[in-house]
Amino acid sequence: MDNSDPNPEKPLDFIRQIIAEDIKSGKHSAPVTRFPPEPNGFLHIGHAKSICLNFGIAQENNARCHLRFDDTNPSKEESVYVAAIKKDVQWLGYEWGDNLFFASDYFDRLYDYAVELIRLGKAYVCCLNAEEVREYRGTLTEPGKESPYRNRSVEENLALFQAMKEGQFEEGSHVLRAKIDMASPNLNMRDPVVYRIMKVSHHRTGDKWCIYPMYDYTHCLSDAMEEITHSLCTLEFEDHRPLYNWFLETLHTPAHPRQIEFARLNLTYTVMSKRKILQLVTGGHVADWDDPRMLTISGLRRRGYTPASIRNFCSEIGVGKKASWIDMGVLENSIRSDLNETAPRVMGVLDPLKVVITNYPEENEEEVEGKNHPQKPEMGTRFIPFSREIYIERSDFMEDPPKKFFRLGPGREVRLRYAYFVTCVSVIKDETTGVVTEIHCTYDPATYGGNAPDGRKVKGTIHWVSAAHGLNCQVRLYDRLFAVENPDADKEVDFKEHLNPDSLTILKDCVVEPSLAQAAPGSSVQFERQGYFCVDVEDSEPGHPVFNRTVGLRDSWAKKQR
RNA sequence: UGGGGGAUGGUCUAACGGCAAGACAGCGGACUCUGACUCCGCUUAUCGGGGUUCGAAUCCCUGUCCCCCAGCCA
Repeated sequence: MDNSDPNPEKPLDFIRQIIAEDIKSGKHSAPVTRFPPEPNGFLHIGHAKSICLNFGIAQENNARCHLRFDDTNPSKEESVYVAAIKKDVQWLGYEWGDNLFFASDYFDRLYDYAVELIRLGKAYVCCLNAEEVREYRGTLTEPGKESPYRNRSVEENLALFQAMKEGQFEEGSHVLRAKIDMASPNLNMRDPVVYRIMKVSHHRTGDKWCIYPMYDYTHCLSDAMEEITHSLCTLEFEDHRPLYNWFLETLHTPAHPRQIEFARLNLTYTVMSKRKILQLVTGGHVADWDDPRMLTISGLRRRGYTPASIRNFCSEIGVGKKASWIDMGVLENSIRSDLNETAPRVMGVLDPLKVVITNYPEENEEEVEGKNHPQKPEMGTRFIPFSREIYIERSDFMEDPPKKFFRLGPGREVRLRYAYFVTCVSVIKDETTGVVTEIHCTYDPATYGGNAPDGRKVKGTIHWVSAAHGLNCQVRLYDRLFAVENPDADKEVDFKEHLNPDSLTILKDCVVEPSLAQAAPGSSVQFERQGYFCVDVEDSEPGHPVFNRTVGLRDSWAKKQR
């Protein structure tokens, strides 16, 4: 991929400033970052922000960024997620090279460090159960109480910890805790749990272990072992930083990475927590993790978003410390501007209305030449079949149009894009329902190609597809998954209550230019005057593409109508 | 109510003691064989109160509001 900063003029965010200072001062010769997902679900747009930050910093500095799976809780983690996450990071355009790690790779060393902690008198095996631990922890305003097991001897702790490891105890009966300060105003420092017993198979270590280290303990040590310089995480870990530092200082690790926190991404009209996304999948509210309505990386990919558009979006929104809400429109804008540059233009009719050109010879057919991109002649042209019967968009005809309607209506003349001027001469309706079923037009043969030799102008140009040559296909229109800006806002109402019932519209009778029969799965086109669509990778068959609408074109006419 | 953070137009980000800037959205216009794109113009902001200073979004004091934390999740 293109390694250059997409926005060289953009001022440095506060994290990049810190890194630049650390390089300038000689503290580090180069930054080393890491992206540390837990393999318990698919990556989403919020992760993309972190990926672009961590891998972006590495790229800009010709340095490395590690991909590290934070797999310390086997009850939630699966290999299938590891594979999906790797695919998504790569698809976004980033490479970790040799720097692929798993926290589970460190289980032995982590165990040794825990033994060290015990020897230092800084950790103890606690026999309080989970509920008791909670009670002893105190509250936000009251200090906690020390565990009765807090002052066991080093020898006893060593023996007990080994017995934990050997599986001699039941889940929940014992934990290893750091001995810090039960009166600390920071709850994370009130003797946090370091190891817990879990008799669960791990997706990589199998049944080797029945005790697993906690995040706070694992993360800082993993960072240190990998010699990460800047450990970037989201704001909710600010309170954990003292603990992060405590472990590193207490254990005298060879490196002491600096944790820096930034604001996580919030987007309107969606939910961002993995827990909730999982509910949408398991509850059948969406087809799967890669449902095009989902803001997972895989969903965005299937929807037709490009890696560049996501990277640009992440660059656009910046990195700061204030909890912010980005409007969904910003994301949509980023894919529109990318596809505007690259997507070939074609004509496709989503809601067909038949037009018979009565003065066009029945046996005739011909081809007209269309540009694949109006501003990029290098993208070439194509020939589009034209004949006596065509389809136009139903919304491009009105029997009784308002003043500013530039499209087809009785007696009105419009241009069929790249073809001819046509004038509506009559309207055929279903006698019982009154619905327009067909319209009859005449064409002006002199306007072949779309220009009138007499210089007369038409206000409207509409798209069309020859009825005899068009390719029938399915098109799926996607709208926002939620009907409200913040589905999480109301604590009393489940977020799923706010699902948008019209988030998916399947159109089965669409007809598109025959050239699209060969469109490659995953490729994007612009249906002129409609929007950007991609060929679905799952449901398309050779010769029978299925299109997903990535995003509509801006539509100032529709806006005016409201 | 303890601790940790944060407050700049509708939204996001910049300005690091010296003309409050950019993007998105919105509004108006130009152009147009896409009511697209592009271009031009416009509206809208430093949380409040004090202080330091020739000069404050920036430094100090004070108040207010918002977010996070009481998993053997990450």
